[in-house]
Amino acid sequence: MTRLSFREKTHLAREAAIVATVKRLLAEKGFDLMTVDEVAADVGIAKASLYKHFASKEALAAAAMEQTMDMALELARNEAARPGATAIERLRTITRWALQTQLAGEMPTLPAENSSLRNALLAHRGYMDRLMALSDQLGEWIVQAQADGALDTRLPPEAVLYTVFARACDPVLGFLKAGGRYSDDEIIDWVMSTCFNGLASRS
Amino acid sequence: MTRLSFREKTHLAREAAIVATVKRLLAEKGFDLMTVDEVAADVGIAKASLYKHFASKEALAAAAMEQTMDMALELARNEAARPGATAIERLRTITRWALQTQLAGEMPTLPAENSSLRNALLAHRGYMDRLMALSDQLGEWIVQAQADGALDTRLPPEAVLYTVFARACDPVLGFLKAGGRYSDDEIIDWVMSTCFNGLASRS
DNA sequence: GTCTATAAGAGGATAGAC
DNA sequence: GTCTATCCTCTTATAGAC
Repeated sequence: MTRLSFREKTHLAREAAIVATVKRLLAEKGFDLMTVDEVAADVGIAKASLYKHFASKEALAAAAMEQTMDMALELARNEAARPGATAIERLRTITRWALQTQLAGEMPTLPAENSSLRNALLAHRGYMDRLMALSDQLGEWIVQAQADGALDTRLPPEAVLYTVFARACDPVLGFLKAGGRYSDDEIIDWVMSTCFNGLASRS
Repeated sequence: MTRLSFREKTHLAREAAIVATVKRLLAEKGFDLMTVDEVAADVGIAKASLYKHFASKEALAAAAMEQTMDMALELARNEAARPGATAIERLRTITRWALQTQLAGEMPTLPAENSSLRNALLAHRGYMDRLMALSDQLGEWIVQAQADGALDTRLPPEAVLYTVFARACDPVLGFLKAGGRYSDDEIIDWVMSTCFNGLASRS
């Protein structure tokens, strides 16, 4: 552990504050509707100062996405090390975490195809590397869960992987929360159920 | 049927061409990334002329969404009139149509919470009325399908409704299509399966 | 109703002093 | 590294001639 000077510590603290704000704003309004002015105002610094830390709006978003990926990767490593858990249980744990994070307003954004952020992120090595690493880990569990007979073997692993990723930005959570009649736990249980068990009854 | 003058017919034809372009562009890039210049250029008229037909970019998008809603409503009416079909079969038919439409690049847009289009549409009576009508019809089928024991009765009908709507803008379709290894029919079958049967195997 | 030209404003990014 | 002030581009929308 390198010792940091006071200057370095405040620098890192400021960057952490910026990233935290960006994550929240991305979750709230998405990349296109989030403005750099807004980020600067929220953090409480001038816009020009913001640009000393991050080269562009895209870099700002990429930092937020990288941090979220790091959280997912850490959770995945913990799951992988947890003894006695089955592959589908590990998949369910990660999925539930993603739903909780989104419902808490801390899941940066939608990886939708037509998102301008998506194109920006494709150029960011740090984000892409993390995405690949997470995909590899989830892919392993998916194949294992299919071998265990726990996941539908007629689905290509790719389809399962994309479905899990897509649930992290599923608008259903927001719709149900907007109604205001249900608790977060209920909402998450229902979406987990539709994801893994489907809408149709299991008789 | 009122007879239309030549002038009126060309007027309507032009508006139809505009709406068709808007639907395609909304599907391609979303509301924020679609520009009015682009729409005008694609239709082949000047932007000022476009504004003689539609008062704003929001009105443009609303017209596209209304037309899509009309298509869904017509399909729903046909389904309701189809004898011998069960409620869950009707739900599956509508869902499959939505997936096909999205995969064909003709599903205007994402009703995501943080979409700026969403806020714009809330003010458009024509769109909201159609949305309500469609929701009512689907809601009836959902309640019936639960009574039939075909849909999971532990899910509130609302959750099922939102899930069906959300599938119409599910990024999974685009992800799988981008891979290029699967046919549209395969992709739709898999997403239909994950939607109604879930990821877990049914033993 | 169609066009050209332009207003009006938002928002990303930077210059230059401190 | 932080600030104020400004630049510049893109985009929505409109003015005004025909």
